[in-house]
This record gives sequence, C-alpha cells and structure tokens, in this order.
Amino acid sequence: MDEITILQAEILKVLASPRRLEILRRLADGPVDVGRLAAEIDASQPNVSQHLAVMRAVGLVEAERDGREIHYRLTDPDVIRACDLMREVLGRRLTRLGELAAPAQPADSGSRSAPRDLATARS
Amino acid sequence: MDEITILQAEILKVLASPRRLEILRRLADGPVDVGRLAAEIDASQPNVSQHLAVMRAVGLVEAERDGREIHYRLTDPDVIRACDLMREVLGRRLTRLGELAAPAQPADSGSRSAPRDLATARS
DNA sequence: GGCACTCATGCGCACATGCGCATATGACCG
DNA sequence: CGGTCATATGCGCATGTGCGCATGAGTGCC
Repeated sequence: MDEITILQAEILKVLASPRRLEILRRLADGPVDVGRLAAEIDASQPNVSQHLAVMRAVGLVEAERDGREIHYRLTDPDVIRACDLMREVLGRRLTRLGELAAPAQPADSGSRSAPRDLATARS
Repeated sequence: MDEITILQAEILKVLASPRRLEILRRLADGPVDVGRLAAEIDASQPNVSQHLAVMRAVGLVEAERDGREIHYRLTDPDVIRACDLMREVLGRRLTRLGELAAPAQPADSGSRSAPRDLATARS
C-alpha cells in the first residue's frame, strides 16, 4: 500500500465533513479568528475549535496569535484548490440532474460553464 | 449550509479510505471484475464487494455484468482527477518534507505522524 | 491581583463504519 | 436439476467520530 495513499486518505477523512468544508471555504477568503468563524457558520465555539484543531493536526490550516484572538488561515491553498475542483465537478453534476428532473429554471448558485459537456464521461 | 457542500462531504467520506483509493486508482487503469480486483489489492472478496457497493451508492463507480463476472468502472473520471491532483500535491509535500527533514537517510517509519512539521515546512 | 474575554480541552454519549465470517443470490455448465 | 464459480448481503463486534457540555488555559485591562 502506497505511503501517499495513506496520507491522502487521512487528509480526505479530515475534509469529509460539511462543517469543515464550510470552514475551509471561509478561510479561503482570508484569515479569521475563531469567534467570528463560529458566528459566521452558526456553530458553537468549542465545536469550531475542535474542527480547527483537527485540521491543524494534519497541516491543513495554521494558527497565529494576535492579542487574545487567534487567527487561522489556510496552510496550502493547493489542497483546497483540488477540493474546489471537485466541488465544481459535483456542482455541474447536480445542475445536470436538476435540469433532467425539472427542465424549468434551476436557481443554482453561480455557475460557470454550460453543462453542455456532460458527456465528458469516457476518456 | 450549501447543498453542494453536503454532497461533497459525502463523496469525500467515501473517498477517505486507503483501500477505496487503491481500488479507484486501479479502476483508473480500466474496468476490472471483483475477484481480480480483490486479488490485486490483496483483500478479501466480500471486503472489496462492500467497498464497491459503497462507491456505487454515491455514483463513483458503475457496475456491468459480463457472464458471471461483474465489471466495475469509474463513473466520472473528473472526480478522480481532482483526487489525483490532491495526490500529486501531497506527494510534492512529502518529497519536500523528506528533503528538508533529512538530507541523510532517516528511518521514515513514522514520518507521516509529524503534521506540525508539515505545516511549518510550508515555504 | 482580580476580572473579562477568547480559545482549547476533557468527558460522556449516541451514532456510524470497517472488518471477518458465514451465507444467500445469480449465472453458467454438464 | 445439481454443482460450481462469482458476487452480494446480513450479522456481530470492536473502533472511531461528532456533538454538547462544563471547565481549563492564556491574554489583556482596570
């Protein structure tokens, strides 16, 4: 079993949480302190703190003290970029499904390319 | 909470397993039947079957019957591509760590368990 | 020093997940 | 049909994870 595969699974495990994804997406917009973060995503402070600790343990985020507040930021935007790429793919998938199910007017969030190239299937 | 985020977390949860990653990487090289797959990754047949069932449930893989065998293949290479991208990033990270931490030849037995360094090692 | 604020940590519980094992289902062959 | 191969499924156990809650730890202010 590949070493990288193990590491990758660990990272993915940490990423596999809606709350943590939400936190990461927020951090992608710049550093923020714990309290503010908790308020923005409507979660308790200990909860957010725990999630941040987990992500910090695997090097996804970094912490820096500023007065009494502690600012968290992304360690490596590349990993999150891969994450965002996946998000876009899934977004297109959802859009496609929505259109198929209801050919009306899908009120999806911002989208970029037309779902025309859905046949990206087999290489 | 975003709808896509939930879906993404579900997918990530399914991906967050070394065994499943191994299976997916194998499937990236083309369709294969369960028995062969189990043999190649040195796992029991029921085990592989369960993993495949899970991945099939979230649409990561597709199954097609061919005689008594059942061939599995990737549904959407795009998701796996995002996965591979992450893998590459992590690979580079590991390489960098190895170079920085030990220009000599360390017993890298528990090297993965140094997340702090990993975070710090960011340039 | 004492207090208020910000964040981290320990605890207990409910819940999900992975695994091995035995076994059921389904397909081919004689 | 009955047997055999290929795969899927149910079960039970051990383990891990998230959450709320209360509390500890570090910092700044008066």
